[in-house]
Amino acid sequence: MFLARDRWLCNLSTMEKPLETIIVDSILDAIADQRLHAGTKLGEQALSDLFGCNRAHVRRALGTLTAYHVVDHLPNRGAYVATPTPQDARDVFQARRAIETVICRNAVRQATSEDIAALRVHLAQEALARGSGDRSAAVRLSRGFHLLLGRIGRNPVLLRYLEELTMRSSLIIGLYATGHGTLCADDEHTRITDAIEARDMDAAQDLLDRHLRHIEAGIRFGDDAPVTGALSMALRRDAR
Amino acid sequence: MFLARDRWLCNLSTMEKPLETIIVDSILDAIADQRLHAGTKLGEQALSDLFGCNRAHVRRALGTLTAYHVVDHLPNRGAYVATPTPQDARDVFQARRAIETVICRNAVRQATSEDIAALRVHLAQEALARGSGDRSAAVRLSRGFHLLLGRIGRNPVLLRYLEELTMRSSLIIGLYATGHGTLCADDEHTRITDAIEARDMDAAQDLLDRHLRHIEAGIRFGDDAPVTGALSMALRRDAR
DNA sequence: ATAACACAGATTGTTAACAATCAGATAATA
DNA sequence: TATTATCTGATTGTTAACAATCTGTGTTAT
Repeated sequence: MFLARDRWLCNLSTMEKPLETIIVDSILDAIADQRLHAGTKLGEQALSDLFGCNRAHVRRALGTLTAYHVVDHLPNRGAYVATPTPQDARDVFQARRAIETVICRNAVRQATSEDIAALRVHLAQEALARGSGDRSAAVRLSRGFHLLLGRIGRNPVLLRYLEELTMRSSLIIGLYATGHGTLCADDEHTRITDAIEARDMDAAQDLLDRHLRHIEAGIRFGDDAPVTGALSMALRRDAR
Repeated sequence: MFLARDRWLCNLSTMEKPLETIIVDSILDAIADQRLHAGTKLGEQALSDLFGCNRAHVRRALGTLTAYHVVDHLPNRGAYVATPTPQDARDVFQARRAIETVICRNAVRQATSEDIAALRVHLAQEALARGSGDRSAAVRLSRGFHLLLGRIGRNPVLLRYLEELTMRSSLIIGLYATGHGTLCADDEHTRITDAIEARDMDAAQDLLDRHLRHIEAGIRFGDDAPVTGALSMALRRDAR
């Protein structure tokens, strides 16, 4: 029993992640960095070879990614990076507003000085990335800000939903972003942080709500037709 | 291609559910009906025998239930019906308020007359169950009301979260409910329906928020210590 | 020439056997 | 008697082989 505990601690110290987690996180990161774009096939054999592991592990990883609605699983035809429709995008952003406003209020209530400091550090990183014009880093760090806020809110249930929603948002932004409008969010993050530090709950909530609406407005979906998804599917095929 | 489409429609008509879904729904129903109580072990072999299927299917079903946070999966030790802590309960109900208030506003905006009629039918069923004193039916129908509202809201993202949260709520109520306070919610459902029919968005949202707070208040968690979980675990062992 | 058909390669889904791990019982020792 | 060590049965985790399905290509008939 003590032996088992020692081994567990040892595992923690050496950071031996379960294999499935590594696969999931790798794919998630690739999607967030927009190196994996919507519609690309995620073959089981290809992934097994890539990660040097059994196909069963890949299969489970794809299962959890499907549960996250980040990949679509077509029976007997394989797993593909999901291509959210404009309606999906609207639903996701409405859910984000519902969840993140509450997270924000929690954050105002519970943020410690260390939390504020962490936010400031993150803001500095964001400014750096924006200065160097690294788009994928900017997207990833932007997501990171919201996740950091979620952790400060200290509601694991809401945090888990936020993780999923921000992931899907990265996909959506990669599909539909107009180019500007998603990168100029830096000072909004700063103002939200200021409001949290000032313990102004209503201001923080309002700023976050506007921030999310702003991101959503920077996305071009005029109608409900998921033409883009079908097109990207076709392109993927033609490009072989 | 047309052949495949025909077969797909055929599958829809004959309602051939995938095996995994059957297992998941069965366990979920059993938990909602409180026939499976928190802490009971869900052995793979036992479930395979019960459903007359392969262990791999059971394994996947348990995987999705774990993703729902309805069962806890201990590596090399099996799957158990989750025992939510009081803090879990608070987090779940805060998430419900965040999500269901938005769902409610959507429902007020988009409810058709058929939707209202469906709500009325459901209310009648609830009244019937309350009259006959069938507790498990009451809990299930209460959940059904909220899910119906979620469907009327027409945001699949929020609906999916609601499904998970109401499921966890059933578990929580089964663990911590005081006996009364959870069953007297019938007229609150009626008043919410009235507000929706009257297209009074603010009133509906307010009534739903109070309703959820009322349910939460009917739960006895004084402190953060998850004694109940540990105790039920011990009881499970002693009872063999 | 076009459309339906059939075949081949590849990919996914399923199954059962094997390996590793854990809980409980028994025995040994202080 | 209480504690520790070991052993056994049972349960979970992993792997590879087998079966079913799909996509793309080539053929044939109209």
